[in-house]
Parts: sequence; C-alpha cells; structure tokens
Amino acid sequence: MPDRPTLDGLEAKWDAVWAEHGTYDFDRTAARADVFSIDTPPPTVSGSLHVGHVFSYTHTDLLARYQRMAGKSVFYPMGWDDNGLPTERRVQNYYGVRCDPSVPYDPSFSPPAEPAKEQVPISRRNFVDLCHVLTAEDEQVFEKVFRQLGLSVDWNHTYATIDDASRRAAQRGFLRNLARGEAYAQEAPTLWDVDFRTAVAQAELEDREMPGAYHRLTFSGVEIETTRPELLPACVALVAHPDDERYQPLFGTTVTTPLFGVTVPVLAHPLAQPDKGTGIAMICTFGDTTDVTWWRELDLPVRSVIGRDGRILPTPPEGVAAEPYAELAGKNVKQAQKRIVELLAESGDLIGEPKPITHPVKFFEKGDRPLEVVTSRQWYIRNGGRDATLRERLLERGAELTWHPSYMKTRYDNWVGGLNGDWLISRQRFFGVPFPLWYPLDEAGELLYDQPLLPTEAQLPIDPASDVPEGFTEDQRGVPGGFVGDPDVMDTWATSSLSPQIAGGWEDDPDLFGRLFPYDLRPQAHEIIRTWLFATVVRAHHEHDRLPWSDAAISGWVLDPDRKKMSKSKGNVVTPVEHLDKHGSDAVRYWSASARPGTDTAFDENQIKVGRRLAMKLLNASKFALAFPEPTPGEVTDPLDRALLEALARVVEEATTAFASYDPSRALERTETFFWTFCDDYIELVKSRAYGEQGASACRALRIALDTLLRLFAPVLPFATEEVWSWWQDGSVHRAAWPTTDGLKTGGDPAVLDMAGEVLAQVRKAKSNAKTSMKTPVTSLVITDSAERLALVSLAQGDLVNAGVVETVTLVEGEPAIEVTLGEAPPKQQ
RNA sequence: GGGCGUGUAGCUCAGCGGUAGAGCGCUCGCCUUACAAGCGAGUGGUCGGGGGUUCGAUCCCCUCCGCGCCCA
Repeated sequence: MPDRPTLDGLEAKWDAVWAEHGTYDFDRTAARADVFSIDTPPPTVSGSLHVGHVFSYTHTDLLARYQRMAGKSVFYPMGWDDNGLPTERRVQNYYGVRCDPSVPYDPSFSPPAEPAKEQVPISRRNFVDLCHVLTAEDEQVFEKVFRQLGLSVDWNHTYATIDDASRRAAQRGFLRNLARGEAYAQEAPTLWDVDFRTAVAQAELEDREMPGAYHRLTFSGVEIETTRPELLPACVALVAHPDDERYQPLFGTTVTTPLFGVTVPVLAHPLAQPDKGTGIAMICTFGDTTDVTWWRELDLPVRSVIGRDGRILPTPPEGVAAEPYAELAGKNVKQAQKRIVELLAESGDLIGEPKPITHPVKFFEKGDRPLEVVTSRQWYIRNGGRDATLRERLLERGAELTWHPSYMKTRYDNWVGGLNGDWLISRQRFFGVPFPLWYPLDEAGELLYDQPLLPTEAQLPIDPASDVPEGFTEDQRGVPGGFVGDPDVMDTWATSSLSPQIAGGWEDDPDLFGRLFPYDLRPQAHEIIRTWLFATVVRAHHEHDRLPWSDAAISGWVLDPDRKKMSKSKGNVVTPVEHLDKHGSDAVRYWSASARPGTDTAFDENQIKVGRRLAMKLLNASKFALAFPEPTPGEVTDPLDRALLEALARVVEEATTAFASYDPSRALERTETFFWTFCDDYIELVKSRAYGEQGASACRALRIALDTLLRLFAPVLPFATEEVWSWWQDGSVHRAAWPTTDGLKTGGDPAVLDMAGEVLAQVRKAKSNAKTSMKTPVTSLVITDSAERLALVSLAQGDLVNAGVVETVTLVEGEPAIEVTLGEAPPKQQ
C-alpha cells in the first residue's frame, strides 16, 4: 500500500495486467444461459475518435462489467467499420491513387512513395489492399484509446467489416436473401449522387434548405411554375389535383412544351398541390421523388436528359426538338438552367421574372450537390417499404425488443411506418463487399441478368472482378459467350447489419454462435436506429426468423457546452484523449456514467474533475480504512457499525436494481451519495474507537463496507477500484462477485447513523459559526428531542463525544433542539 | 410542418401528486495525525409562460414558447 496513493499511471499498469491474465476473456464453454452477449457497435475508423465514442462505449462497458460480476460470461467483442466511402477517400488522398475496376490486378504493386500529382489508376483488388493497410493503422489507434479508457472488451474477438469473415458473412447472407427472394435487382429510377457516382439509399438522405426560384412557363397558354426549368426537355406531362376546378376541363387534353414542341397530356393526381405555384405542375423524368411516383402511377414514358455525371445528355430523348436541345447538351445543371432561362425569355415563354425562394432539396448526407434521379440497375433487400405484411411483421419485431429507454421504440415505429421503398444496398463504389455473382454474356455480348452465375457458399468470399465462375476461364471475361462480374459493392450497412453474425462466427463456428445468438444487448446511439438497428432486425428476421437481440440500450449524444451538436465544421469537437491524459480514465468514465440512459448530455469538464476527486477519495479512504490492524474474525456488534452496514445493504439493493434495468447512472448516484456519508460522517465518528481496544467491530465494518463499495464502484472506476483491491485482496475486483446484502443485513437501524450525523452536523455548525477549529472542545452538548430519537443518539454517544471533542452530553426530552457550548480553542500546532 | 425528448439554484443535473435536492460555483472559516488536488459551514429557485384536473401540482391534462435529435 503506497504512502501517497495516486491515480497517475493506473491505466497502463492495469491494462497490462488484465491483458496478461485474460481478465475479460470470454469463456466459450459457458452455456447460453450463463452468457451475456453484446453486439458492440463497430466505429468508423477512418475518422478520429470523438468524445461521443468515449461516452457511449463507456455506457456499454458499465453494463458489461456489471454482468460479468453478476456471474455471466460476457461476450464483448470489438469491430471496426472500415469499408465504404470514408476509407476510399482517405486512401485516394494518402497514396495518390484511384480505383479503376478495368485495370487488371497487379500482384507486385506497391503504392507510390509520394502521392503523385495525377492519381494513379489501380485495380480494385490493389485498391482494396491499400485500404486494408491504412485501416489497420487506424484500428491500432482506436484500440489504444479504448484500452486506455478501460473498456473490458475481449480483444481476442475483433473483426473488421471488410475482413474475410465479414465479406464471407455478407456474401453468404446476400446469396441466401437472393435464394429466398428477399434480395432482388431492378432497373428503376434511383437517387443518385453525381459526384460520388453512386446510388444512395433512403436512410442516407438529408434535406437541406437551398435557394431556388420559381419560373413561370406557358404551355400552350397553361401556366406552370417550376424550380427546375432545365428539365423542360424531360417533361412528360402536366398534373393538377383531381378536385381542382380550375384544371378539371383540361384533364384528358394535351398541351405542347415550349421550345421543344413535345405534346404532353394534362393529368390528375392527388399529390398535386393546388396551393403551390399555379396549382398545376410539370412532371419530368426525373426531377424529384414525386416525379417518380407520378411517373409510376400515371404510367408515363421516360425522357431522360441528365446523365450519371450530372450533365445534360448529348442526345435528346426521342421526339424532343434537336435544335434548342443542342445548346444544353453537355452542360451541368446550373449552366443548363441559366441557358434555358435565356432561351425561354427570348421565345416569350417565360412569364415575368423568376421568384427567388428557399426550399428543401435532397442531398446524400456526405454529398455536396443535390441528388439527381437516374434510371439504373440496383440491388434491393425487402424491408417492408413495398409490402404491408412484411412491414407489420417488422413493426412486431420492434415491439418484441426491450428498449432502454422505452420511448426510443417510437423512432423505430416512425421510421418503419414511413418507408416508401425497399432497401437499396448496391453502391457503384470499390471498397466494399462485392456482390458475389457473375452474368453470362450471350453470343451478341449482351448480359443475361436473369441467369446469374452464383458461387457456392464454400467459395466465399469472392471478388467477381478477379475470381472466375465455375466452368469459365479468365480469358472469357467480357467476351461474347463468356461472363462478366457484377460491378457493384454493398453499402456499409449491408455488412454491418450482420454484425451479430460476423462477431459470433455464424456458420464458421456454429458452437460459438449457438452460445451467443440471439444476443442479449445491442448498444448504440439514437440517430442510427433507422439505419443500423433496423437493418440488423431486417437481416435477422429474414435469416433466423427472430430478433437478433433481446434488449437495445440507446445512448444519448454529447453536445458542446452550449448544447449544440459537435461537428468538425463548427470547430467545437472535443477530443477525448487529452481529457483521458489530463484527468485520468476513471474521471472521464465518471462523467459518462453520470448521464441518464438515452439523454443528451452537454460536455462538462467540471463533472470530469468531480470524478477524479471521487476516485482520489476512494484511494485515500481505502488507505485509511486498511491502515487499522486487520480485525480478528467476529461479529459487527456496535449499533453504529450495524447501522452503516444496514444502510449499505439498501444501497446494494438499489444499485443492483438499477444496473439490472440498464440504468448505471442511478446506481452510481446512490453509491456515490453513500460513499460521501461513509467518509464524512461514519469514518469521522468511528476513528477514535477503531484506534482503541474496542475497535474490532468498527474495523470489521470498515472492511466489509470497503469491500462492498469497491465492488459497487468497480464498473465505473475500474482502475482505482482495482488498485485498492490489489492492496488487500487476491485476483481482480472485476472478476469478483457483484455484492449482495449477505453480511450487511445485521439487523442494525440506519437511523442511528442518520441521527448521529445530524448531531455531528450541529456541532460542526457551531464551530464553523464561531470560526474556530474543529478541534475546539464542546464543554456542553444538550440534545432535546423525543425519547425515541434520544435513544438513537445514546447508541452512538461515545463516538459522538470523540468525533466532536465533547466534554459533557445531556439528553433531555422535549421539543427538538441542540445546544452547543464551546470551550477554548486549542493552541495551534507548529 | 410532424414525431420523440428536454426546459428545476449562476453552471451541470437528480426528484416526478403531499411544505424544493445534489455536486460545482460563490462567501466565510479550518494545517482536523487518510486526503489542503483536503475538511466544515453558509449563500442561492414564484421548478419556461398561461390555462385546467385535484383538498393539494415541479410532478397529471391542454396550450404556447425555447432547445436537441429524427423525419417531411
């Protein structure tokens, strides 16, 4: 036991010991009933660690540590989400390369020493290799911080969403979805990011308020208003609300588009808004998702004018006049709009001046330009968006799940209820899990999409860009009568939605999987309920016909001290490592643990300091309690000591209930309150007695209480508690049993401690008011109260006399009052 | 515009039908042999506004306002 205990260095010291002893290793011989399995969120490793990570991962760790002490074998893996766009962008910039799937794989490739000015095109496989190299470095940084933070992860169980096991699981899952008809490919209008050149799923959209302008155009005298005049050549109809009397006479007639001279019908549809613009709108293929709905429901033709690069296509759609169109071809949307407005003004078809407005426009959440709608072939997984029966089943799954806090379920219900299409899982990108299939080419070189060539599950993972289907050779790739691989990769969520299967060794290690699945806990943040949580439910529903876990614990967000969301662009991001270094991990964990589950929390360095104070106090109080000679075995006999243990028994009950109901913050609050009373009142009261010959009862109580408190604090303060534990106990506190009330229920009356505390407070108050030392003697202490309460005082009278330096005590029955008479202050010591 | 959450002492937050709580801050003290990165005491709130239910509301209901997230 050190003379001057310190928190410094405890993280490195104990992390090493825990690793060496396998303190947090999962016992894979444990039966399912004795396992607590956690579907840990895999953080995106291409960014830096955010204080929000520290916050929410601590919440999970608190539950893991509680369950471990409560006797479970805890399966607490760690995953890294390293596939997808963020990694691609990093690799491109870091190495100066770009992926070109048409380049053949070069086994001897090594990246340029310095990033070239012109990005070097490399094969998909080489590009993916570089992604692996870079993410491996990032993952080490993350692991280091998580270890410093004291996460009780079993580091033998890690995965990355791009590693072999993940790709195998994702491809296997997809092939099974395909075989059962849950996955399908379709040529359809799709939201498209023209910069990333990829399709985007509903869950990745966000609306942004953008400036625009209403342009009033005349179609054979019918005036419409549009924010996208550049789509005029893509116009296929006009539409008004069926009840709109102004336009009812026109329904069924046709009008002619200005400039391009295309005859289009005037139609009725309830989605048309009579109060918007002139009440009649032009339908283009495709300006937005409403156009898609109209196009589908009104059975309209396609006149595409925007290419996948966001520019006007070189040739006009059939029936569109070539002359004015040529002026637009090749221009981007902004340029085309400028030019067509000029042309419309010249022709007299533009009525008045454009009216500036701001309106919500759909963006890819990572994108910089508005999304366009293009027609392309994409893969989907059925998620109830087009199937009311499946949607109902998935809503029932949400109801089967136990949500912490319970109101988070509403977000799931709202999302599932509002789905309007299936889940688009294909991306026209490179660093992702490839779709594991090929297509034969007929003699004319046409792809036979309806006859895909599939690998067996035993062959997985495969890359159809470099692997060859059964019965073909590489030289048949891309030639008539040969084959081509599916060019797309899966969206990140299509892999991470299988995190329980990936982490648990689904099919690869059935024995392990059987001990984990379905998992006990999915911890995660609330903003990805609609993506990660829902997607995981969908996959498990299809694959296993059950929920992937019984409980979901949803963390809140960390906001900046002004309650604003932290974001790099605002420059208000708090980096966690400096706080871990400065205040210690236990202190930061204390701040995290103080937040109620699901509640957003403002970052508050003050709370971290309070946590450090608590951890420090724990070291000092422990040192003091353990400095008394080890008591002989025996009973705790003194009424005050028994009162303490009885009060502690209630804390144990409350903390246990709180942890079992996924509320560590409550457990901490109760434990902490008790602990300060223990230090400030109880220890002060029993100090003198514990030193003396009659001290055995107090010394026993001190040790019992300390033992219990260390266990109660262990989940929150793993380093300080382990340090103290090592002074006088064997093994790790983190493998010790969660405390029970056995040994605390001594039949004592907690009121004895309360009453003694009240009297002590009055004595201290008198000394404070007199601005004198606490050592100043009390010549007379007169306590007036009911007989019942006086009896409580008398049970602790000896300790009160010692702690208060009281010379005479008088107990009187009557109206409650405490009278303190002070003597001379003792001389000051040097 | 909709959904969910939230609004309690200067700050961060507990409490959630029966006379307002903690920590921090601030003020005043105390070298008290575990801890001066400590200890003791004090200070501080018409519980966002307005209605309603109730013997009684911070707590339940309605409505408005602010903030956060998600969605349109």
